[in-house]
Amino acid sequence: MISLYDTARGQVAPLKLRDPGRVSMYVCGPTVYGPPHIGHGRQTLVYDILRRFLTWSGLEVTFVSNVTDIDDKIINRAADEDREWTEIATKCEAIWWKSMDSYNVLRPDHTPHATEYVEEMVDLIGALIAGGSAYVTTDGVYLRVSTVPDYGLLTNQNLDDLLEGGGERSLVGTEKESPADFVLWKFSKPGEPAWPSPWGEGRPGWHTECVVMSLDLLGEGFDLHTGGLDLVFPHHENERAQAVANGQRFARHWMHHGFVELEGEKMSKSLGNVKNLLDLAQLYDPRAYRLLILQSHYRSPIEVTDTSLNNAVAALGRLDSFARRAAALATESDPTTLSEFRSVMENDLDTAGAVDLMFRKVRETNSLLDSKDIEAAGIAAATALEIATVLGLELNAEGEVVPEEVAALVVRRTAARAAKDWAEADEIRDELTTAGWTVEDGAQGPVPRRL
RNA sequence: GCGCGGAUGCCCGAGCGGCCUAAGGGAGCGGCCUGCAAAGCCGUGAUUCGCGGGUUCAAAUCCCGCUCCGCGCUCCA
Repeated sequence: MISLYDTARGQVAPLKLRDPGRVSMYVCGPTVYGPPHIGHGRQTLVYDILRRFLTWSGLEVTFVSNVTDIDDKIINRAADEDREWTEIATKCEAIWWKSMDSYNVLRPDHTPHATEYVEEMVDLIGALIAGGSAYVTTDGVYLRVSTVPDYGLLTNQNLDDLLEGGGERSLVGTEKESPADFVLWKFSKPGEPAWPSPWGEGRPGWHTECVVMSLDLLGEGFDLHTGGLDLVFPHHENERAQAVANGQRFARHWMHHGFVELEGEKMSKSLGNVKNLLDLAQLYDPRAYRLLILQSHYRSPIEVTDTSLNNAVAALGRLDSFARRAAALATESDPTTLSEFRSVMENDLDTAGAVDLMFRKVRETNSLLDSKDIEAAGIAAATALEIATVLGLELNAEGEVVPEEVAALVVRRTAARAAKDWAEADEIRDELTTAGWTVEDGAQGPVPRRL
């Protein structure tokens, strides 16, 4: 079984499943008020890789990722642009999924929306009030954090430490009993979206939706709750607080991934301020970002720069040309390497180690091919290909679509070469270069490739 | 202030007590192949892992101190 760093315990621990053979995981999804940024990209890629791996290793995975479609940020943007908040949410969500598709991120099994769960949230809030863990003020309903005995578990701090913090706490909710208490239900101001509740019309606070939805779709004591490091506090802590206050068993295991850094000058200059995933996919092969993420550990910070992306693009070129050579060799994978791959991945999702293994098999294939050991090459190739697939890297074994002019030039060059007219052949190659193409003279004849 | 995590070759980035005279990718250099290239292959590159102590037969890996850096304690993947 895989071991992962558990934020609650502060150490790497085996993932103990509630139901053997089945994994239930919840990934905090996007608030749909703008285009997805590269941080969202890392998030979805990391958990996509985990999910693919778990599935490959024989587990039945239920993957839930929510969409926060009602939130202050959505309301604010709608107001700024004089549009309907629902329009913002709907459009941004469509863009989100489109972007996910371009990065080859598998769709979740369930994508609950906050607006679909308002009634259930109201029920939970009611129960919390009844149990003495929540109270009503003039602007909303708050959770009384002091009723949660181990509040601060995920940050490894107690309530007093948290209260002494240097952060600026929001002034909203000055009627709160304690600065640490957080809002479960916000009463709406005129013109704002509103749902009915026993305490007054309003909308749910952000931390409530994930508790209700995860518990509803995955049940109490589900296996894995994930998200970015920035969600540890307050979001995840507050989700947990509600479940605990309500006497419910929450996630058994907490997994958080590190940040993407792009503050460096490198980024802003050479990437032209690329911050969102849409732009990144325009400028680079989207697989490059996946490879980049794969090559570092999910908990380490990664700096996304023009250089690192270009490195990945070059590595991808190597993988694609491998895939082309390997296309005709399909055989069976080598079980030894595969089990090595498995144990590497089970070690706190060591994707870098997995990529390592994959590249070694790539080199092995090429090497065996050079020495004409086709059978062994086939096994090595199949192994590398299988690893790539599990990691969600789709290699391109197809040749490119060659425009007629380019094809014609290649034909002319082949003729010149046959006549040993090297000057002519090289001149044609220069013409190809100008047209953005190159030609590789392989054993099976010339292969045109885009530069 | 409290808490969490970093510092590894030209760049990115693994490793977490002996298999490390430190993976893998990118870039460079030398060679093979090629008419010349490209692709591919082979070789080459840190005697050293932020600094200073310590533990150990053995440390990049553990402990103590220090210096820088990132992050959280407020909305955020």
